Order: sequence, then C-alpha cells, then structure tokens
Amino acid sequence: MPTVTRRTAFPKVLIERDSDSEQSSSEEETFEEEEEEDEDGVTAAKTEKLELGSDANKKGKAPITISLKKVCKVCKKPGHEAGFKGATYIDCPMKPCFLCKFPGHTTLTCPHRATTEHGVVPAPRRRSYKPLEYVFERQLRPALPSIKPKCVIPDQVNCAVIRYHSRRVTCLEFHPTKNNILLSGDKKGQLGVWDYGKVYEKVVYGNVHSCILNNMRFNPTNDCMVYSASSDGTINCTDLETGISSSPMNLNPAGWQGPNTWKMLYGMDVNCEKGLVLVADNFGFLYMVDMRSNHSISDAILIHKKGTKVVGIHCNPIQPDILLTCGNDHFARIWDMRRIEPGSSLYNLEHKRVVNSAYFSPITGTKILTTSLDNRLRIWDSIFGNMDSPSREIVHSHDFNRYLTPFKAEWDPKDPSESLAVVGRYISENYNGAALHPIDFIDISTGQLVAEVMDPNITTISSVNKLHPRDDILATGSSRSLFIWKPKEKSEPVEEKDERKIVVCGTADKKRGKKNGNDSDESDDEGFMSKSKKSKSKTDWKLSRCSTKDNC
DNA sequence: ATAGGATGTGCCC
DNA sequence: TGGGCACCCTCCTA
Repeated sequence: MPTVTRRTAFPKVLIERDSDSEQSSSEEETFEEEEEEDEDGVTAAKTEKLELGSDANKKGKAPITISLKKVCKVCKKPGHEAGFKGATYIDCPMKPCFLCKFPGHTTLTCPHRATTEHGVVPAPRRRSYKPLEYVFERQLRPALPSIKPKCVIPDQVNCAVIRYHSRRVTCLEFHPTKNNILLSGDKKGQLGVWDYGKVYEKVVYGNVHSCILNNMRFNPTNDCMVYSASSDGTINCTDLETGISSSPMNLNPAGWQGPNTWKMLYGMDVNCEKGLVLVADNFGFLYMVDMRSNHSISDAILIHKKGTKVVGIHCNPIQPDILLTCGNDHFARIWDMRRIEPGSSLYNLEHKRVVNSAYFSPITGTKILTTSLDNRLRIWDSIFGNMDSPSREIVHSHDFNRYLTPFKAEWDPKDPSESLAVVGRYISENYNGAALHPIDFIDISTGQLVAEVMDPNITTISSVNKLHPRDDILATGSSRSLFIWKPKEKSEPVEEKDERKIVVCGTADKKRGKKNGNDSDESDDEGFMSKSKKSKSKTDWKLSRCSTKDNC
C-alpha cells in the first residue's frame, strides 16, 4: 500500500514557534515531534507559514520544518518583515537597494526614487573620429535643432481599454500610414489588428504563430503585409485583410527535437533599402530573408555570443547599412551590413546584464538608447563620439523578466530633439492608497521624469509601450490588456491634480457620479473591461467600445 | 476566497 | 559546459 510505504519513510517534522512579541522571537522554543497519523492538515491549519526542507522531498529523510515564526519573505530570517503594507512596499533590510543596486540604503530611500531625476550618471566624454562618421558622411541630416523645443505633455489623458488577448501582450506596432490601426502580438502567437477609431471592429488572427510573437514589422512596400518573428522559429508574412500567412522562414522544419535544437526568433527589423528582413535567434545567429522572393538569402551569421538570445535588431533610419543588435550576452553591437561576419562588429556596447532593447534615435539615427536588466537606461549621445561608455545612465526600475514581457524604452518618434522616451516602470508607488505601476516619460538628455501615466483601474504592469508615429497617442500592452492613451481635449473638464507635481492620470475613480459618458453604452462595456474593473466603477473612457467578448 | 503554477535569467558547482 | 536552483512588488486559474 502506498500510504504505508510513505509513512515508514516519512521524515521528522520540526515545528518552530514564534511568540507574539518581536523581542522574544530569538528565543522562541523549537521542538521536534514524530509525525502522527493525522498529518493531513491539522498542523497546517494552525501554521502561518509552512516550510519544507529543501531536500525533504528528494531524500525523504530530511526533517520537515513547520515554522510558526514570522519571517521575512525575502531573506527568510526572523525579526523583520518585507512586503506590502497597504500600497507601500517595505524592503528587506538585508538586501541592497533593489532599484539602483547600490548598497547602503533600501529601495524606499533610494535617491533615484525619491527625486524625479531618477539618477542620471554622466559619463566621461571624449571627441574622436570614428569609422561611423565616414559611413554617415553623406547621409547625415543637418544637426539637431540647437534649441530644444519644450516638451508638451498633457496634464490629463483619457484611456481606452480593450482586453482581447488570451495571453500577455508581447509587442505592439502602429500602422505606418493608417492612423487608427494598431497591431498587437501575444504570447500565444496571435496577432490582433485593432482600429481604435472604430472600436466595434476588431480582428484577431489566431493561427499566425504557435507560440510567442516576439516582433512585428510592416512590409515597407506593401503596408497591408506584416512580418512577424516568433519563438516557434518562423517568420510569417501575414495579409492584414485576410489573415492569410505565408512562412518565408522556418528554422525548425523537422519539428521538436528537444530544447537544444529548437530555434526561436526574437529580434527582427526590415532593411528597406536592401529589401531584407533581418532576424535573429536564441543561439546568437542572424538570418536574412529577401522580401521579394520571400526566401532566406544567406547562411546564419553568429553575431552574439554563441548560445545566447539576440532580442533586438534595429536598422539605422538614415544609413541602412548600419545595424544595431542586442541580446543576452550583455552587449549591444553595431555592425556594418556590407561586411557582417562573426566578430566584425564596429562597436560593442557593454552592459552589466541582459540588454532588452537597443534603438537608434528615430530621426537622425545618431543616438542610441538601450534598456538593460540592470535597472538602467543607457544613452550614447552620438555614435561619432566616445562609444567606450554611455553618455548617461538613468536608473529606472525594470529589472523583471519572468512572467512579464521585457521592458523596452522606446523613443518618441515625433520628438525632433530626440530626447523623449517612454518606458514602463516595474516598481510600484503608492498613489492615494493604490500601488500602481506607471508608464514613465523620460527626458533622456537630462534623466528627468517628465510624466508618469497611470490609472487607478490599471493595477498590472505595463511593460509594452509604443508612441504613435504622428499622433499624440500612447499604446500600452499590460498583461493581456491593451490601452490607448490620448490627451484630454481642451474642452473637457480637467480634474484636480494629484499631489505629485508630475501627473498624467486617468481619472476613472475620481469621476464616479459625474460621468459624461454615454449611459447607453454601458451594456457594451462587457468584454473590454474585466469584471473586477466593471464592478469597481463606471468609467468614462472616451475612446473605446469593444463590443464582443474575448475571442481567443 | 487563496494556493499554486507558468516562467527567464543568473549564478553556483 | 550544463544541470540545478533561487529569485523582491506577476497574474491568472482552480
């Protein structure tokens, strides 16, 4: 009988108790007792915390410790507790600052958190001639405007919410010409096409990929077609009207042969001038697909450390021969497409941890913005300058990868001074009693936090963000939801401001009872707002009405 | 209501 | 070089 066998092998059980007062916690008694027949739940019901010895399951002999002590969730030591107290997270004093990684203080008192500067660390600058200057000589546009235009950030925004992905959103892309069209990809490989001007209409193509859709790019010669790269190892080219896909590349033609051979495609970009789709895999290799023939045109080229994921590829907007890649080998690398082979990178930009994204600035292509898991945004002000170290490092909380789509700081494509970036924030702040994770607008020339966007109804972390190429619109992917943020019209009433100086805040809760939305629309709320949100408040999202339920 | 599981990276051995 | 395990603010389902 299985139970008999189990009982004979059952380990000893240690019970640690904690008296009520903190002071006596060090002298609480610890005793052992043999496990009796009634092990099912009697003790467990009384315990505040139950710990199994880490080896207990495997060896069957190690004692099981049932701890009644209050211990810190982070370091497992008694005497203090870490975790949320209301909407404020109490740090474990045994750990260094979670935000800036420097010792000597906790996250709560981190100077990079307390100020709006978010920790700008200037780097030494040196002027020197670099190969890139010669490459750029002819193409380089006139210098940036010498006087930086003032950032116009609205005081208040409206937010539309739509929830039609069955798994978390992994990437977003605005249509290059049709202003109201947003594409979204998810972890399941589905592709959403959303016209947020006609919010009753939506399309989700469920069979584009079989797992994570990591990146999307429009075909520059036919904006009805979109290329997508997926962890299923394929590039697909999907017709947005019909949803019909072709597969110009499949790196796993033989199917699943185990994790050591299964290739996943992450970083992708389109090189318009050469008519190429560039894509890279999780083993460090770059592939190229010719867009006219829809066929792979070259052998795989090792561009990052062998066996590591290449998560980002970006072609320079001015000089398409220049390529920027980044990945899990802690480097962003600059390449000349005309001679790209293992080790031929022009520059290797070192980071302390994984580089989630690396982008050239959108207009001149001369700046570089990277997001690294070491909680820092890095900016190289000019690729003609000193590339040995970044011009600035901005401490920003985004060190979290598991469960979430990786954070990527994105340029504002409309900002002529190329100084505004948007990035979601991992760490939460207490906003009137709610722990919220804002989306930050950061002036990357100063490190200043220009705006933080949040809404009391949105409690999830918004790790995917994209600014519209022409309009004042921000698209956000947060867990399975999509949000569209838009400045409030001047005629609309502006709510009282939060105590914080910098606030761009959805005001759903505050507007209760004062709604200027359309009552008859309420029945349509089903499906685009989750039930919990609906029950909390009737909101007056200006933009969205998505009529049908989640169809994924 | 709440416990548990999926999950990626880092680091250690 | 690879298995194993730990991991600070998840988020969804059963």
